[in-house]
Amino acid sequence: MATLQQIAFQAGCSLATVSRVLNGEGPASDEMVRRVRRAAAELGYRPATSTARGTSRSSPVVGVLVPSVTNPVFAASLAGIQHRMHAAGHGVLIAQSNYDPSLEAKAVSALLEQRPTGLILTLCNAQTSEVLSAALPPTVLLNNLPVPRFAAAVTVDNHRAGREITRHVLQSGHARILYVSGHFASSDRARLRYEGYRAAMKETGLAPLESVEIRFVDGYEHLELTTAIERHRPTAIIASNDLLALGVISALRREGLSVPGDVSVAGFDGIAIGRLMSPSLTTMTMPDGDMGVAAAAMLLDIAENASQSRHLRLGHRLYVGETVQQLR
Amino acid sequence: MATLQQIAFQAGCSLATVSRVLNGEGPASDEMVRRVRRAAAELGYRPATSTARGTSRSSPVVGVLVPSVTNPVFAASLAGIQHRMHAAGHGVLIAQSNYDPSLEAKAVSALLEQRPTGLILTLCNAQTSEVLSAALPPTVLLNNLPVPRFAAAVTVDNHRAGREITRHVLQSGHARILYVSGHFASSDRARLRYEGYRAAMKETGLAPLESVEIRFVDGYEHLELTTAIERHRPTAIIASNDLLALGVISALRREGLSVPGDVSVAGFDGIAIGRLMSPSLTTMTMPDGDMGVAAAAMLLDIAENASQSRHLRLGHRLYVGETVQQLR
DNA sequence: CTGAAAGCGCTTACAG
DNA sequence: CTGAAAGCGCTTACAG
Repeated sequence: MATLQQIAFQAGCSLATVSRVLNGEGPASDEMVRRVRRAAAELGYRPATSTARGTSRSSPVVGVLVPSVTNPVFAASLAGIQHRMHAAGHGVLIAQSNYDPSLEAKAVSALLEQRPTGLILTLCNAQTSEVLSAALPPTVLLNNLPVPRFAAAVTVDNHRAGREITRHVLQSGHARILYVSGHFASSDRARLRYEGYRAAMKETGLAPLESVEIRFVDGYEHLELTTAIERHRPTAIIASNDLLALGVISALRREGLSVPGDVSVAGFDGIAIGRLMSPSLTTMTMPDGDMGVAAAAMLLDIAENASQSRHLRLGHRLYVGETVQQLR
Repeated sequence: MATLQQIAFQAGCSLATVSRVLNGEGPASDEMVRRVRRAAAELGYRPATSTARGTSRSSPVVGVLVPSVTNPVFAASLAGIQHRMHAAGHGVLIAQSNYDPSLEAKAVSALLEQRPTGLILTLCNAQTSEVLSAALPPTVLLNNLPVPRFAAAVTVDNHRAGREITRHVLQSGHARILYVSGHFASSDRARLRYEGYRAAMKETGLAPLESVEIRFVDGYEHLELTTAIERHRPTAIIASNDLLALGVISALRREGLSVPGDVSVAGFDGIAIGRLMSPSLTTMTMPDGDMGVAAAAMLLDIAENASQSRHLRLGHRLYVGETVQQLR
């Protein structure tokens, strides 16, 4: 890596002059400017961050870990974080875990190398996360329940959301309700929603079915439901998120089943496309963008004002679309 | 901001000891470790990046600007960039322009404050972009055609894609084809695709219609098409992207029109949901993820090997779905 | 307009 | 185990 000293040598001047030219400060002859710029370019100079007098340290960044930016849910949160952090003059650094706990730990290490002011993390599983316990900067969990190591969190009540949407489906007259889910190991949200489903089934005196876990492979395009459908003959399916619900609907159609004529489908998240499509998707809408904003605000508050860590829970809301049919 | 010196004072030891404790290097008594950690926590210490001996400078980052992370197209590119850059040991810093040229300039400035090794930019308009011309690090345009200031670019041939999908719709027997678009000012992709539409119409001896520009306001959920439909009575609509196409389909249904029974619809991008929905969306599929990977690889090549800037054009592909009806 | 030099916050041999 | 001191790459008064 080239240093100011080397450029100075190449340009035949002093280190101080190089510094001034490159920062566009202080006076410099046109001739000098040309020679210095040229030498810097030739040597491929990239400045190292200086700690010298007066220099305000390079502006602060926060690190954000999400499972996948291509999931609209996390994209929406990310947009919220971005928005709030920019307003506060912070940059936003992102990393993805791809729903893989070991990638997750690596991604956080990479984030840490940038010495962020703080972190906002959506972990596969906050309890068991391998994210190294060494000195972490202030951290807020997003979408994970708080744990002793990470006491600050912004969440929704996924258990209750699961209970409520199951109740909605039950009240529409369904009884054979199947829960189709992403892998629990990589999403405690999916697991909590499933627990909510179980609770609602039990309180109605019905035996909850085992969940069908679907591996996320680059999307849910070729989801296979034949076995599960033949075995359980569900009249309704609750998917652990909207993207998966779309995959389920598509798979049902490939089986020759209509939605909601033959099978009803409901999801979670409230992605925009669910409302645009026809029939529109019944879902539990989550305030993804607001959660991002809230997590960012909380992180700033903790980092700048040394506030206490706390757990903020935002509200969800049922969106009644057209994919759940009223039976009887 | 607390310094090592201040912590040393508070902990009653030397600066050297504090450094060793905080970095977990060298020996230190348990007692010392406790006192130093405590002092560091109390003062809210955050390390400044050091340039001292041996210390490798904090690992490199690149800056990425996209119009919006919530658009699946850019999310896919971003995932590709992320993937490639992580493999190269680079962090990825993101910013959004929200399709606003003046926000764009600010977002790039913010990115620059982090002293990135390079930039990958998707600009509203590369020709007129207000991104300050001051010393930029190596830069690759993504989705914008190269211009003198930015000679490196990864694109698809949007003009040709526009021509080809229009030809496809024409060959299905349509003649009154309307082009519905996002704002041209914020997307030269939309404009180029429209030019392609015009070319295809003209080569068939038809008069192209004026495009209907739709403002992007937090999604395309309440898109208004009544006037345009009454005026032009199109049998087919080409939307400048898939997200917009979904909005168009939804708007047509609100008008009581069926797709593709009454009006055919086609889009651009090939988002996953287009293939999941029913009827599935006819579209020009763009290699968004690959474009991100390619842009990242090109940037690394330019930054590390001082390679020449160049223009890489990846291929698109027609996806024949069910939203374009064969007439006659 | 230019350079010698002090100083920034940090790390790390080298003594003790 | 701990500290005094040299040095990292950089910036910026201060002289000339």
